[in-house]
Amino acid sequence: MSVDKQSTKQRLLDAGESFIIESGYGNFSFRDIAEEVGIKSASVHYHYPTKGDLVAAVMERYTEQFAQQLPDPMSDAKSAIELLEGFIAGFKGKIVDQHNMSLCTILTADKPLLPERVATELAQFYELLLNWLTQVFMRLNAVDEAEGLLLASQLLATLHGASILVQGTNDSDYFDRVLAAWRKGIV
Amino acid sequence: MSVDKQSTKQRLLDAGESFIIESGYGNFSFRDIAEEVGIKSASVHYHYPTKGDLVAAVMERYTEQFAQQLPDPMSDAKSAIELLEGFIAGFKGKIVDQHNMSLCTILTADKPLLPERVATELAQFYELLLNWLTQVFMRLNAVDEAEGLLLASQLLATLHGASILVQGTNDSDYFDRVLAAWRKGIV
DNA sequence: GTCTATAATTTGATAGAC
DNA sequence: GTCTATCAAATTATAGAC
Repeated sequence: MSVDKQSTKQRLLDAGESFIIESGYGNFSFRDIAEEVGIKSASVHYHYPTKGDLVAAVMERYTEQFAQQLPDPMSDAKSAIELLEGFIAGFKGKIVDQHNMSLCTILTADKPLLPERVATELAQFYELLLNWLTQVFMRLNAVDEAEGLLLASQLLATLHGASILVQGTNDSDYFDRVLAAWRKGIV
Repeated sequence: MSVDKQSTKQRLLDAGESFIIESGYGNFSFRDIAEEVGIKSASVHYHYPTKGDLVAAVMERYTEQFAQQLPDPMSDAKSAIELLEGFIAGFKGKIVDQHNMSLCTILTADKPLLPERVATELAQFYELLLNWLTQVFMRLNAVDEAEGLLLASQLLATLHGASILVQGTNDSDYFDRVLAAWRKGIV
């Protein structure tokens, strides 16, 4: 009934996610996190003993939230093309509107620094996205799974690559340019 | 006549480039660089007073070398399609064979940390690649510059995105999957 | 759960001898 | 050009009081 006050753990994960997106895995400290949340760094260690524990929890929550928010690819009221455009729009929101890169893009670039279990969670996140997109493409084009995976891989690469072009050139127009060219290929 | 011994500066740039690719901008130290080259960190500061100076020099050399190695897009003995496949093969060599991400992908992910002048050099590097690819696509498809830029943007995004999928999933097969789907669109 | 205090290490950078 | 020596600051992490 009452609006729950966010737990300290939730706020630590929020802060951690923001800092990773802005600075990568290796470029923020427990003090940065603590300051953002309004406690001391020793208290952060109480909730997440090591930095690896914190980032693993961030990635875990991110995957769960993403999975929950994806519609069923086969039985949704939306058409396959609407599902794809929804996925693309969600990505564009982060990249262009929020001027961010996605959490998984940043963590992938930092992969050699990641604790093993975070790298594993990252790979599982990509599998989740690719499975979902594969099913949507199978439905869209009535193709088999191998062909659906090709198309899924290309779209996911296109989106991640678009975010790199936007960030690297500092010109957000590249997002629509990249997707316009992609759309000509699939229509 | 004799083989020149590599200057200390050259070797510092080599080490810097390797460390950036492996660890990003913020996750290696002057001591790491010094150890790799076999001198002390104070001596690194003699050549490059600050870390920004070092990374700017790495990026500058990278852009120069890349520019020098690109064939003339219009008057080369190779066909447009051969030029594209050469470009793709060069990228694949880094990503798949050397199990690396490209220097510019990593620096783009770290962009909020970069000194202003490094971010500027990074943007110029992307412009260089996009200009070259645009000319090749104009030649390939006899399209105007705007259309050539669309195709150039898509290929560059596809390649960068493919490198992220390969690194993130730890499965290098994704490189060929992504490019197979891309080729179906342009042939 | 949060704090103060602190240990042990690493960082970017400088001064000055050779 | 390279070294030794050093600094001030920041880092991850822990111990123990409240």
